[in-house]
Amino acid sequence: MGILERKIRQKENMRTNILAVAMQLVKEEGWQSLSIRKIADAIEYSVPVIYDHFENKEAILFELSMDGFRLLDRLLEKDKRKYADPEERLRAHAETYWNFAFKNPEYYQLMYGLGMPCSSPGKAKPEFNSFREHIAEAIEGIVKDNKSSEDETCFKIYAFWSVLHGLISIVMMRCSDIDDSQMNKKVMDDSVNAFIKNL
Amino acid sequence: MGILERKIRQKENMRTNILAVAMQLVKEEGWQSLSIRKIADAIEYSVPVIYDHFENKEAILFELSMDGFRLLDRLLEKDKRKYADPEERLRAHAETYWNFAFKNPEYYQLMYGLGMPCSSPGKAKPEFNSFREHIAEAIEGIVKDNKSSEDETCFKIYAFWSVLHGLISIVMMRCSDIDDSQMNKKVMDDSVNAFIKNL
DNA sequence: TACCTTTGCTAACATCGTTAGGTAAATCTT
DNA sequence: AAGATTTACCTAACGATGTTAGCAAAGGTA
Repeated sequence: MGILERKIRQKENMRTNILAVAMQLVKEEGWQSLSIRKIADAIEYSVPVIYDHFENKEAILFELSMDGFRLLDRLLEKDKRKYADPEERLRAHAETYWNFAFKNPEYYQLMYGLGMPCSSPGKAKPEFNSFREHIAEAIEGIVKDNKSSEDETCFKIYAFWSVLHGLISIVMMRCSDIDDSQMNKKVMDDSVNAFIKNL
Repeated sequence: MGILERKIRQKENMRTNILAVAMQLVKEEGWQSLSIRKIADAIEYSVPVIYDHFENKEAILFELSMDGFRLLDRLLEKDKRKYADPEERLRAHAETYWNFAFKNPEYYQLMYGLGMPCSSPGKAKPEFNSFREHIAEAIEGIVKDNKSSEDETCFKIYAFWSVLHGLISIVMMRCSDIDDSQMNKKVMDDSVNAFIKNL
């Protein structure tokens, strides 16, 4: 009988609905004002129902951050299929990362704890922060003919990631006084160019 | 009569005491668990007294972040007096910035909104985020003989800041899998070297 | 002594995350 | 179909949060 299946389906529906509604609220009002009660209102159920599907609020944020990592990963995989040349691919990854951050600032903030009580850092990483692995692959592809040591290569990977993340953070948190997004992107392009030239 | 002076002095004392106690609590238990009531307990006054000295909690955090900026600024000024050569000075600034971040992670987190509801971003900047100006001076000193445009120089400044801030953020939020602090510092040194070579 | 300003407190409000405990409906068992 | 049981869901509370209204006492002024 399909009753059990229906129930499982309903339960899953509720779960994804909670996540969707939470994300919706976040996009409308920001992370700071997301509350369990608002989610409950939005899904038209009472508060405790949410705790049947998630252990606590942090678990919801965690799941949403995973969604963010998954989305980013999908985009990076697309780059990988599109660009065989490691240098082109690395440039594409940088562009993708940058665009992801500014098209989905809520995700980016949650994933890397920008301006909010961090939810994920130190937990979601190993399995889901695939950005490092993606750029690692590209960078290794570029330097494989050099005599660079393993350590040096590892350093380069973090250096590359750092420029991107640092610049995104500074811009996103309005620590920069450049408010022209074209300009900001040029800073990134410049840095990426300099970085690649120096590999 | 000195009564008024004494009162002003007492009022100021209370204010600085609140800030000191708040910072103390933060160092002991982290930003997340700082509350007005805990501050009130610690200064042995009732809660509303705090609101005689600060408009709200954010104002306290803001003031503390200013302390952070001031402390960092003092250290950078010391570099400036110590190193006349712009390249040496830039290296010193990088080292100072890095050390400041990891010796005072609470300040750094507050100043740049790492893993907490941001307090300052977009407000304290113009007057107090002097780091950009300090490295700007050093970088301009290095490139002044070149034919670099003003825009290019500006880009370099943000690029430099970005590597530092990005790497610090990644390490501080445990997004990196390098947990050897010597190693992390080497990544920074590498990046700084590459950056300077490319100026 | 009568008045007023300052100083500090108690007690409350609204909101938050979280949970205990109950009710009614849906399902399973016989 | 009727009774037993599990499930789905809700109301109401607990404790903690930031914040504020309103009062009492203390101290200076007239």
